[in-house]
Amino acid sequence: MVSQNVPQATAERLPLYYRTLQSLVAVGKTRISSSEFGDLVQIDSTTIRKDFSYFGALGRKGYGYDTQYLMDFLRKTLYQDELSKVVLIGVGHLGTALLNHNFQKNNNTKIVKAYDIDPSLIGTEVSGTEVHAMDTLATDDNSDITAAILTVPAAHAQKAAEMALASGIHGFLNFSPTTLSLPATAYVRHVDMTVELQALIYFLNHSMEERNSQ
Amino acid sequence: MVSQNVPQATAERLPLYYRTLQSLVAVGKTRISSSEFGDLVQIDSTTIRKDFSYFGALGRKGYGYDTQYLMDFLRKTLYQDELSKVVLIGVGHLGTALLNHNFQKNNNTKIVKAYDIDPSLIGTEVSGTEVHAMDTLATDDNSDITAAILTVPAAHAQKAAEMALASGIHGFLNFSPTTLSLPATAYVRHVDMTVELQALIYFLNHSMEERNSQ
DNA sequence: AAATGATTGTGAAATGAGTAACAAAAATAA
DNA sequence: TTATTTTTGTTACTCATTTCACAATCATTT
Repeated sequence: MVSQNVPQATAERLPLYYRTLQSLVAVGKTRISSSEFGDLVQIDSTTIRKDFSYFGALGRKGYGYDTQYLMDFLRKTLYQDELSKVVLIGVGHLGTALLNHNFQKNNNTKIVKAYDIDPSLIGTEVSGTEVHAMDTLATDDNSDITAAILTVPAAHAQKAAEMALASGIHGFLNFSPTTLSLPATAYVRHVDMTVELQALIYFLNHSMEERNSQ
Repeated sequence: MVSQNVPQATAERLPLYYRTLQSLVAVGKTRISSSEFGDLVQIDSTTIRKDFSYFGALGRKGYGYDTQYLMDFLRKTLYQDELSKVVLIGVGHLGTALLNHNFQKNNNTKIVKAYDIDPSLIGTEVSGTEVHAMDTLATDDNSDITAAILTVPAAHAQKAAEMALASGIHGFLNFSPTTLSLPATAYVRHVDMTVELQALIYFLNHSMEERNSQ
């Protein structure tokens, strides 16, 4: 097995690589060099070669990388070809947007159900996803669920996360502007759009010269 | 003037500090030590002291930090006490969610108008924000606008960004799963929820031991 | 088949970020 | 007032990440 000495920074770039390769394959591009790929994703070509090198020799010298092969390899690495099931908690505007966005298109990831407290939503389908009652969350068996997407108001985020954890979910993608405090068995990623916007404005105000995001 | 030798990593944490301080002030807490603050935001206290130290001596030894003073200082640093005007491009589900979320509550940031192509939306208000026709974007004078939030489908993101740039906007918060290629005068931050979720799942699959996100 | 050019993979160097340790200073207690 | 405790600001260190530089290798051209 590969893994485990792959740096965090590299691991975080893999999804971007994967998504970009999908586009390349889709438009019929069969090979690409690290520098061309780097221009595309706006990451230095050396960084790209080094990232790939953690998984062995994926390219061919003097040729570049086979897009299809590399894409397949990354898919296996990222998802081990299994479908990852995800639940969404909080079918508000943001939650609905995510249900529509619908992850399963490109990835091996699917939102299999949603939870909400609103009685008028419970039992209905939103973008093809069934909405369950929040009450049932803590007692449901969600041990086959990889992660929960939290799109509830800040005030309810902590409680919702605890209920999800009780149901057997250990991964969280938290969109609420709150810090969750959960036991070490949980793994949380925080996406705060307010923070993102503020950071953007800070960089603009302090006119970071040639700095490139992401 | 301060700035310019503030590390990127520090700058990215400032909005989080600011938001947390707002909560503290709101509940009447007048002073806080770096370690208590660190527990709150889940960042090492040394990192916090070091972050603040880039802006001079903001605390008092043996006492800690004055929450109100620190909050005011950060507000000035982040926004220089000016209201930052922002536009939103693409009033779909995600765009609507952001309009509702409404940034102006806590920050000196306001979405002043939105753009969309849908004739049934143009001229209406969504969550109190007027929707303008996409056609008018490129020719509008938006030189007083700090940033554009891009929530259009991937296929339209590049064109929309170019039009916004033409109207005088230089900062972009891009929610579309596409890499924008814009001149160096533009500054782009990319928020890709697909990537975030994929990264989360990767870390879960490769069970990163005690790692903490954010 | 040989020569040329392209491009990878990688060790070494440089940069950047996070952590530990502690002196200096202020607050608080005696 | 004096002693003790708290807590900052900062220097030095460690660890992680990025960039550089280039040999090795393969593709392509002649």
